[in-house]
Amino acid sequence: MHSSLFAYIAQYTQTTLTEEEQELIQRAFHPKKLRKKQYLLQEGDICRHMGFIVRGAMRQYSVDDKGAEHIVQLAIENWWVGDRESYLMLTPSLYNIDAWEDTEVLLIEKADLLNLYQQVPAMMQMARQMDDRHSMASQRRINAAISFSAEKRYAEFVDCYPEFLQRFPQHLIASYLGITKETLSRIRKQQAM
Amino acid sequence: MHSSLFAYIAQYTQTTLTEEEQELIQRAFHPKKLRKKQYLLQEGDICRHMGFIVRGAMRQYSVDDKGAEHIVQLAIENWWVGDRESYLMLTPSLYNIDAWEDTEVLLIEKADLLNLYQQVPAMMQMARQMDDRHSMASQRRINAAISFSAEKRYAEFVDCYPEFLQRFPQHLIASYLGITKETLSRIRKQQAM
DNA sequence: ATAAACCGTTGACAAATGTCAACAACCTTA
DNA sequence: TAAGGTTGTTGACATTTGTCAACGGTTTAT
Repeated sequence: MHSSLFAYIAQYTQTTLTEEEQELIQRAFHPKKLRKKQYLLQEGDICRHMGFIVRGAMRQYSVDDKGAEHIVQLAIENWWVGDRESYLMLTPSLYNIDAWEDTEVLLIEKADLLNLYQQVPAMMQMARQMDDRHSMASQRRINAAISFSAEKRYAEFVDCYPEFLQRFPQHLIASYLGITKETLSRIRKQQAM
Repeated sequence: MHSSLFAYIAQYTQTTLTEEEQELIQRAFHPKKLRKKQYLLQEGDICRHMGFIVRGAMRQYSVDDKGAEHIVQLAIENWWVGDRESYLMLTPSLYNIDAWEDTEVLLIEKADLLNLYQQVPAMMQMARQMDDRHSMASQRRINAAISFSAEKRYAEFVDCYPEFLQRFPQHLIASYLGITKETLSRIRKQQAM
């Protein structure tokens, strides 16, 4: 079950892991199976693990005063999930994370991850690159949010995450883009014509 | 001129820098004075430095097809500026960065920064914490963009960055929030009544 | 097998926000 | 000092987007 994680690390560090390193990693991560709709994190909880998705699909979202959900992140195989702010500051999370499909994740606790960084240099490299990619993606999303029309935001989304179109229904994608499902439906209709 | 940077590093690492470390840092950073409106980075350039603001105020923004500017980041003393994506990937930047007031920055090149990380452990710690803070702030801004009304986004901004209200005019703050200056003016009017 | 939930679409309408033009007050700067 | 830019405000109007209700087609659960 850990092999996709090993492949992921190798891909981002251009190195191969030794047997021993693989052992250490396997001991640090705990596999967990989630049924569709099962929570990994609920608003108010402290996020004590980061999760690597081996199989399945998940979403991270906030819920507003009116009970409406707003998708902060969508994630499938080879994506990481978790609320960084809660994880780093040990504060109650503002978000929910749950499984959109039946999902297998590898969970790691903060202390174990910090240990791994010391024991497996490739792990540290990988984390660094993950952070870089995350910060670049965040910057682009912020720029899109303040300067693109809904139509352009959707076009960019289709371009960047074509797999997501197959895995998540339109109303989740609409929410991710900050618009309603009706508006997305109309944008798609216009573009088809 | 570097003393505010030393203080900044000390604050984030809870350590004091040795004389030798201060020397190394001083050699790695290059002070630069910018006049109001002077560019530090222009769209299409590759961002080869990160900058630490010692005195002054700057902004980072994109320009859309119609020539309108959209503020991606505002920054004052003790803030870092630079386009991470261009800096990390060596790709042409999508953004402009310029001085809003006469400004003094300390610039550091990528290679020098990587060296410093090796030579001054506190520097690495600081960078790590900077990245963490950046990623938490980005997450919050994304969540605000997709789930808050303009009014609530402004309220949050006032709460988080009260100094910015004194340093930047309303039309820049409006742009940062993803709305027009007219809309912000009306929001403020309503709140005052 | 049946009921219930989910998904996407559409129409009518409401609300939020943008656009454009004008204005006054204030700075800059030549 | 005069001219020109900047800043913030307001009004009238246009556009975008949201809200609500309804519908048919699917999938899911019992």
